[in-house]
Amino acid sequence: MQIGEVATRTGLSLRTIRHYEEVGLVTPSARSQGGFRLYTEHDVQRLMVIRRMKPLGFTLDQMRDLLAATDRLESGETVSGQEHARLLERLRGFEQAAEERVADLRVQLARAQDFAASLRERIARAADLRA
Amino acid sequence: MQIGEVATRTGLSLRTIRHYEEVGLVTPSARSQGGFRLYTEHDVQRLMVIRRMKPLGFTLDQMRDLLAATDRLESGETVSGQEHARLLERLRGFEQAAEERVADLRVQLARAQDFAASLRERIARAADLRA
DNA sequence: TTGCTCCTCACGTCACGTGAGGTGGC
DNA sequence: TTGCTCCTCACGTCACGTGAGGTGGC
Repeated sequence: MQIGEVATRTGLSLRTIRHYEEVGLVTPSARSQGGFRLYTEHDVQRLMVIRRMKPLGFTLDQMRDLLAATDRLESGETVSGQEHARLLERLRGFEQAAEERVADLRVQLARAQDFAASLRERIARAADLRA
Repeated sequence: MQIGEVATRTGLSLRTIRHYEEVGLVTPSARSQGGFRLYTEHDVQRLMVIRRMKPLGFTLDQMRDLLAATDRLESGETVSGQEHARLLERLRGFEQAAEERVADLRVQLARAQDFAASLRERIARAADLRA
């Protein structure tokens, strides 16, 4: 799959996808002879995960860490008990942060609705004043 | 009121408040002899409005335009019928955009919750595997 | 050969963050 | 005089946007 199709499927811009590669978030599984980036279904899934994470306000670096941890845990390779515990701890940290950010998003949403409502009111009043 | 108190009351950073002044969003009503910025209650209210607008993703320039329009409409000064209509049209545009962005925020929130849930699941499964 | 898709620089932008070095005011 | 608050540059940062100039592949 070329980058254009990936872009339409994920809703991300070409530049964004390339940027994610620049910072080591998602590297295309292959390149064509001419140097075109080639993505697999798995790559697209990874981009979708990132897209879901975006509203949580994590930095790209944090996302890289998180993806590295889940990749490691689900790689099927044997992981020492100590490393497993370390990875789990890390994920729990992210999970906590995610919950907090979700709560935060709710506040933002409420604020935005608040603002939209007050804007509607102002418009109605201003229109009234003329009627 | 000095900038520090304004910062704690609005939850904005000193730099952010100064930045809003740089771009012409909120200018302190006065300065002390020594050059300290002095804000009135009205200034603080304006900053709160901006804070409520932030999650809507408007640029600072757009916010300036919006505030200018509402200020003009609610200034008490006589405004020609034509200008009044123009201002109202402008506000309606912002209102539309705001509604769209609220809908958008809901999608983002859903996505974020989605992600948090899948993260919880991954953790549970990873912990299970070891148990 | 023509188009459309893709490539790599590399500078620009938006909304601030972060010092550096200096001064105001109770 | 001592602290704490504030001041103005001015460069840095994060996540991309936006050309410029060039090439791949059906």
